Amino acid sequence: MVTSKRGTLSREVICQAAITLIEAKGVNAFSLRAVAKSLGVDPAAIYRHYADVDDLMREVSDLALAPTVRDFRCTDDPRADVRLLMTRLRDVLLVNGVARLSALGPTRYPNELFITETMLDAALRCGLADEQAVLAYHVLVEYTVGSATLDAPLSQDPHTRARTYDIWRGDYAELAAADYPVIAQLRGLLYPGSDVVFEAGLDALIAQFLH
Amino acid sequence: MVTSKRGTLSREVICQAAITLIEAKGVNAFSLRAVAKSLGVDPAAIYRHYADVDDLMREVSDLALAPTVRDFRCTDDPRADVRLLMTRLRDVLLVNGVARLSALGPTRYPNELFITETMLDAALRCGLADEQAVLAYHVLVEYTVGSATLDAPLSQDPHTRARTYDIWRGDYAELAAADYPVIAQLRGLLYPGSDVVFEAGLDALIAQFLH
DNA sequence: ACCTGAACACCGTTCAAGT
DNA sequence: ACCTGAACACCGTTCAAGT
Repeated sequence: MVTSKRGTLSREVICQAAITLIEAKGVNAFSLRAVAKSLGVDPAAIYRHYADVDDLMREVSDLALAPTVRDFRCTDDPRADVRLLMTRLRDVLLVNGVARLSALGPTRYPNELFITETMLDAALRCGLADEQAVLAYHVLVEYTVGSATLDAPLSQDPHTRARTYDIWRGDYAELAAADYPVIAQLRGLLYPGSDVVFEAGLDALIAQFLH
Repeated sequence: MVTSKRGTLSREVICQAAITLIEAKGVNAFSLRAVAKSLGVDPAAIYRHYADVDDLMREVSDLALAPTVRDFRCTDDPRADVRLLMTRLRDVLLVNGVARLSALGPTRYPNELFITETMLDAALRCGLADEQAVLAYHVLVEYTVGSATLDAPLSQDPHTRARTYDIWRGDYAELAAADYPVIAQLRGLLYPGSDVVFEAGLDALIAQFLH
């Protein structure tokens, strides 16, 4: 006989099940029904704790940022702090494709708030005026999250990823050089790798915004 | 009696129906079944012309770029060319939220190829070496498309959009200033508007990469 | 060759019913 | 108060059947 399941559910239990599911099967395995199933619970039960699936996703996406935030300590070099924090943020968004969940706007949960506070503080420590600090913060986060969102669908496995770039580079070989002369000239150099591209842009933005 | 529908379908007809659907009801109304329905055709019929829904989306997303490409002419100022092209690309991705379709990797359709060719050419005209031209191209496109992807879910209506920022700014008012002192200090300045943020980052990247 | 129709395995969400 | 079960309106995709 099955005992009652009243009280077995909570936001914390649901979120943890979602994180476990994503870590095991990737972000595409995430759905409200899949989370309920992994808990052995009816899908409708989730609605006692979250308004809808977006509401759940927002909290899960913040929890997924924990590895970025845990153990992060500022140094006396604010530019290095920004660089490390944005690099780590990108990394964690790429793991299991979590970036897909972060396209819902700000969550206002603790890990996001820590990043915001740290970024704004670092910008001020660089000597920026308030308006400039805010602008630098927005641009850097937009660049980092946006870049991760585009890269997340790619395989995390380095070998598979390199093959993807090979294929994309190869696509250009089929074009008529007369139609696209510059692509034809440069196609061997395209897709140097998304890490290289991301860091080039990040360093450029830091150089430009943080003096 | 219904006449046979053999031959009524083609990639062009299907894509045009998809574009019309998206322009009428927004990108969230797009689905393979919705496109089929708007054509008065069985969903399975689409599979004679496209491998799957992603295959269809890739071609639709390139067609949606047409307004950016049509009538675009390079000038003798390559930096201005890059700035205008990226600004227009962002605009067209934000219209009807088309950016959501562009997160599937490169399409290799004509409008995308035009943008790639134009960007690489402009980078070379700035006097960049081949490797640097490729890097500048990747960073600028990643920033522009990434930024649009994050902004696309926001309402296009300026008033609704401003209200959204008001709400997001207001969220910070509920935080304890002791926990987040810098946010508390700067919260009135946050969310200056995504156009302002985007252009600040774009100009920074142009300044840094295109000398 | 091209389209239809039915079927399958999924979604998010609502609402009346149980305990 | 909390969870279940059934239902609704969607998805993408496959496959046998019609013409």
